[in-house]
Amino acid sequence: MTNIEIAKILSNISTILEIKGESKFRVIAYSRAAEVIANLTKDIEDVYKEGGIKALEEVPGVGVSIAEKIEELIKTGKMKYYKNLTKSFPEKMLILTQVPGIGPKTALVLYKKLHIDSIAKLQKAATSGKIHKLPHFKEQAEQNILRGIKQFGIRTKERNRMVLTAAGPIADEVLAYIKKFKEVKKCNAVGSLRRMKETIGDIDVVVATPNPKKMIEYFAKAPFVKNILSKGDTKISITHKKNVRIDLEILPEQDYGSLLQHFTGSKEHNVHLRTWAVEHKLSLSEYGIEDLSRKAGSARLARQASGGKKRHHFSDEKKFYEFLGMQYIEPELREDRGEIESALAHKLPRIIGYNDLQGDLHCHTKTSDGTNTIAELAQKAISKKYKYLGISDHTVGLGVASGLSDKEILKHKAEIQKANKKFRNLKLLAGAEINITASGKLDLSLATIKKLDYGIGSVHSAFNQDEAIMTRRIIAGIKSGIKILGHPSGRLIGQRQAYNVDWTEIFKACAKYKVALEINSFPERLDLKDTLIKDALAYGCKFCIDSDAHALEHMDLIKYGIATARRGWATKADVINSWELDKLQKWLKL
DNA sequence: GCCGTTTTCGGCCCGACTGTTTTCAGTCG
Repeated sequence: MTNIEIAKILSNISTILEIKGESKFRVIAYSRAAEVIANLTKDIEDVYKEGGIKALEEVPGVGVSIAEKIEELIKTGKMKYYKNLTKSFPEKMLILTQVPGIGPKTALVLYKKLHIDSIAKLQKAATSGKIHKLPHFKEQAEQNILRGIKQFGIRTKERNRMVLTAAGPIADEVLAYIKKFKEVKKCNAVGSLRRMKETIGDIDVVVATPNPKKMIEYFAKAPFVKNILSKGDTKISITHKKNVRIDLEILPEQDYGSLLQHFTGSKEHNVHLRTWAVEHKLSLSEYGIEDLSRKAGSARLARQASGGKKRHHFSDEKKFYEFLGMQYIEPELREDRGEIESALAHKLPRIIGYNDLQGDLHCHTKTSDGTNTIAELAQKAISKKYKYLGISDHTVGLGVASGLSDKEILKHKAEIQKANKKFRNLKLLAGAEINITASGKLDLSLATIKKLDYGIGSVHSAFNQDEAIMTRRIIAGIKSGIKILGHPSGRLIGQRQAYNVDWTEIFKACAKYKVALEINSFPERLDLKDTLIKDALAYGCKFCIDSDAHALEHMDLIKYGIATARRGWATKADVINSWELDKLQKWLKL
């Protein structure tokens, strides 16, 4: 059973318990366990195989009870507890809670009173006016349900989230409009966009202005507004014409730091931070930090008693973290993956910066499937202030990309060397993107590779091999003379799953044979991904952040690769193309 | 149901907006 399948069941349990009105803490416990397991980079089955039920309990959010249930799932493929729950609340009806505006309580009423267990039935009931006849429902509620169904449809159709680069231009348009409002002091895109998450759901924006009400009215009239979802004194949510939800939150400038912090998230980061704060008699919110220590007893009692509360205001986000005794936490790290503990211990790594790369080692020219010449790529590299640029065209095995044979690659190398003489402040390196064939062989001879500056090895075929075979194949490639493993997981976000591989073995091999894992910057790839980068670091792996450019403008996508490296906690020392040329060349030498 | 440099028991993040009702529950981020 996969992590996703197990997480799905735990998440369903959480939803059913919530509908049943059980203790919300039990609800949260199942939902947290589901979240953690869905994001685990290791197979939970392997965790169990290696360490038994005790190892399951080591997983954060998993205790005795949930561990037993997971064990039962792994052993038998079934879970009695879940089966019993679905007797009274069938899996089918849970879809109702996915409609915006419908929560567990509403879903329960609709299911019990009107036997609604599908979107189609919901739509029918709402349009035929059955819902507003229920107690506590009126016409408005019915209209909201219909609107929710529409939104649900859009979300499902567009697979809910878009890649990072699709959200950027929309956010820019929104920010440009906001800046035209005279009384705006500061504004930022926040949320997952600021954290540079690989996919974006909603776009979140914050604004500092002394006049929130006017700002809200101004924003509600923006030309890109399709409809208004909610509108209050400090917040407004709209749907953009491109069917993206935009949330805007506004506070005075004196609170801008805590506002930024709050709205940047992630939710998990903020929940953990606030839980930690409560343990230390502090209460955090977008309005600042409140001191609860004046009253002994539980945090809640203290909160209730602190009528004349003492609130600290933060116009600067850094000061917010400093007040808590923490290092400043970069937005890319705020995913509750240990950053809070590290910040408290002042042991956060100094992650690589957006201007730290000295070159790009993966780009293609016209000679294979790129659109530009060596000279054009070189000029672009110079404009990006790079010190070196590696040209790495495809090898012969990739017929669709006009891959080059041994002989052609060497001819290409001569051309690269010739071009090199024209550029004083840029060193061109001759590489190749070599196929790791289904059997694990490279489709370029070792003798040829040795004549190049380096080789990138990539999987471009037979993606569906099973885990053992794929792992053996890639490790064979790693041992055969490559220095970089190209787009290591092969995933295409929203289009193609990653190959099945045993990452522990791959990371060990990369560290042992000194092969860097590529962080490919294409927005659909971002491969290796953030969580696996963090895992690989523990094995002492190095990385190479590349654009994989097939056209000049692709070279500018590199910032997304850097963002991914940052989200994976990589430092400059971990990234080979942030090094000086001579250090890099020494490292590339076979 | 989970979890622990204040706790193995007694806690568990914070606040805004909406609809329906007139003080609040439900939903959301």
